[in-house]
Amino acid sequence: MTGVTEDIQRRPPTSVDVARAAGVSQATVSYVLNDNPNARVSEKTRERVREAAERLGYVPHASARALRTGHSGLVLLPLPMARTGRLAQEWLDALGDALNDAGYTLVYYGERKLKGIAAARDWAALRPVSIIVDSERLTKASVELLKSSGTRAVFGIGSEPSPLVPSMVLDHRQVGELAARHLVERGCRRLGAIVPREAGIDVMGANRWRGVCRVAPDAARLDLAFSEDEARELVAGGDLPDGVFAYNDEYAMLLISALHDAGLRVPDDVAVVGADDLPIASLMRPRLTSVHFDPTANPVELVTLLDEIVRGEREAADGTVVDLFAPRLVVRDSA
Amino acid sequence: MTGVTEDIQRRPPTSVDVARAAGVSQATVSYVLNDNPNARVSEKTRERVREAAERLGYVPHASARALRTGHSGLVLLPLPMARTGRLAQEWLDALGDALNDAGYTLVYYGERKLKGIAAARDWAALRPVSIIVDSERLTKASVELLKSSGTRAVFGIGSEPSPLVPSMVLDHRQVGELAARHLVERGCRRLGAIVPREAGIDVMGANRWRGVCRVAPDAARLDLAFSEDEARELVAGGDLPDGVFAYNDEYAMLLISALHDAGLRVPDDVAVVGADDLPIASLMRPRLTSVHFDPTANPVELVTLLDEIVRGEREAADGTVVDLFAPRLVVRDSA
DNA sequence: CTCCAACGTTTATACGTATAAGCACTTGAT
DNA sequence: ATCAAGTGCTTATACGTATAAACGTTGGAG
Repeated sequence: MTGVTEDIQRRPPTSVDVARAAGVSQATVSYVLNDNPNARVSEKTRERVREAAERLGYVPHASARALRTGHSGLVLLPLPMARTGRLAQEWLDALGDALNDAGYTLVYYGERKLKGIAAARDWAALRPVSIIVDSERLTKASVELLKSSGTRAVFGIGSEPSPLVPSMVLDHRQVGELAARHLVERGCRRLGAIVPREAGIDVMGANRWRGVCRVAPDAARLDLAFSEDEARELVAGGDLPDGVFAYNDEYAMLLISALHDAGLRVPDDVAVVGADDLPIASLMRPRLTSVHFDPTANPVELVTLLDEIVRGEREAADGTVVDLFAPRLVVRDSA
Repeated sequence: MTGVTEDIQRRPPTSVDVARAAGVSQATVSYVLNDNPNARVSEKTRERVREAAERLGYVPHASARALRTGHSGLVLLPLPMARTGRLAQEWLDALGDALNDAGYTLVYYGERKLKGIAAARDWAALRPVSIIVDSERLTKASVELLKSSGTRAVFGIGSEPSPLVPSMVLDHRQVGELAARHLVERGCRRLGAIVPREAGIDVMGANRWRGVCRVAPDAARLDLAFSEDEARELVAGGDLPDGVFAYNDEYAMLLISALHDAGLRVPDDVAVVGADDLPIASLMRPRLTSVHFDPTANPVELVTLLDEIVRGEREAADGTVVDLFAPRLVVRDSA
């Protein structure tokens, strides 16, 4: 109705559009906007290009760039959001910031259904430059697939170091060991450790229990779901150890509440140690003794390592292990 | 040293490689692997292509595909991991699954430094097909930029409906209102609400307080950092309301612990209501009355909506509001 | 025997970018 | 004046994919 130019498809402006607007070639636009040090462009032209890009609202097309350069600059983190604890999340956010500063982009890629090699294929499709993933999800075949599809740095993350790739580790046995040693020093005769029945955390629970066993080989394994009924039953069953590592602070609270209801005193009858050192730990009565986690791996240093591997300046040995958190006991009143 | 074929660059196989291996053209490979219904390929050839792709470990190049088709199939979620609560995270994971089923890919894009239009540019570079982002981060200019760069469905998420785009909302005033109404019905004369001083959640705190004010216009605003010292001071200051909405369960525990230390009884002297209904709520003594959140927005339905908007089958009115969670009071002993 | 339609496949092209290579022109040294 | 060495740009190309269009065969109808 109005004009002829109206019906022009309004698609996002490309570097060609910017070039046309600035009266230069597309190559010049690319040189200027990427500050390519090998290119020689006069300051006057640079200004014209930048102005045109700004005016048109030019945004480079990440896919096109990735296709051309061969890598996407993406660091993939295929973890479900809900599973990781708050501490780990804050650490991961810090990692994301550090990666940003180094020119990478951390992508939490929240996909869970695909298993084994199919999952690896899915990750590889994005041509990430690096990937940080649960050690258990990595097989020899999937690592090979990733590497051959251009992923330079594959990291595992989990309780155990991976034999396949460098890995970031939190050894849960140490956690149990730390708690158990304190309980023994405190004078406890029989130890026990709660192992949660909830899927997802049961593995960590079992590892922490094994750590307790390293100190007290005859420690009791107390399998428990997070429910008041089960806790009551456990306490009513009698024959309870006089020192219990309760897996974490929430389970500790569950246990202590059941003990109180049964008329038992903490720590006199049963000493209890939690883990995570949540803000509520020092609010409980008795105040909860808990395993605190100090982040040890500096995200910035980790990014440096990653960057070196990506650039090929360093070949990471498969056995490289980065400790994520150092467990430390905070002694209060419950044990 | 050994052979001549050794030094061939081992780059990820492309559809051309698959074509060569199967003795067909690259186009045929594309037709087969994408099950393109407009193409006619004999079953025998299909089989050959699939076999070759499998054997070579072919993985399609997402960037190349995105460049060709014009969209990446990505749904961007630029949220820091640490900020959202566990409930929200589980919901978001469910959303991710639903999106997967519909052929999209949810990407938690954890970048925080960029502000305003610069952030929008950063998002747009990935050419996402849709984006779900804090309502406060969206300006008129950034929405325009996103849309003009090909993002079909822009959603806001937050406490308030966005005037610019359809939004997913959890109205925190309702939360405060719900708690306050219960306290009043219970017989409390003077109400108060804790507003956390921690950055990031202070806004939600203020909104919940406003909700309390809708029921009790003269309600006291109790600004509080999460520290036992501050809580003690607050209680020692005297002149405390006889009914307090404590923002959430953790703050409730902080407050109750301070009240106990000061010799005050809950709920007789001061009634306390929490929120989030954490597992520990029913373990506290007295058992904590808390606002529970029921997820109301079905992720599958939301994905359907998103898909329709993306396909252009439906134009979402800017005012469209999707309620995320319905608050509901769980009455126990603390109020 | 011819012509047409259906079938199965190939050829050609474009998406937006980065960069190697080339080209015209200027400058200073010889 | 001549050449070498810059300087400031442009031209050309490739990355890997999806798909429109073209193409050669085959079978059957006329």
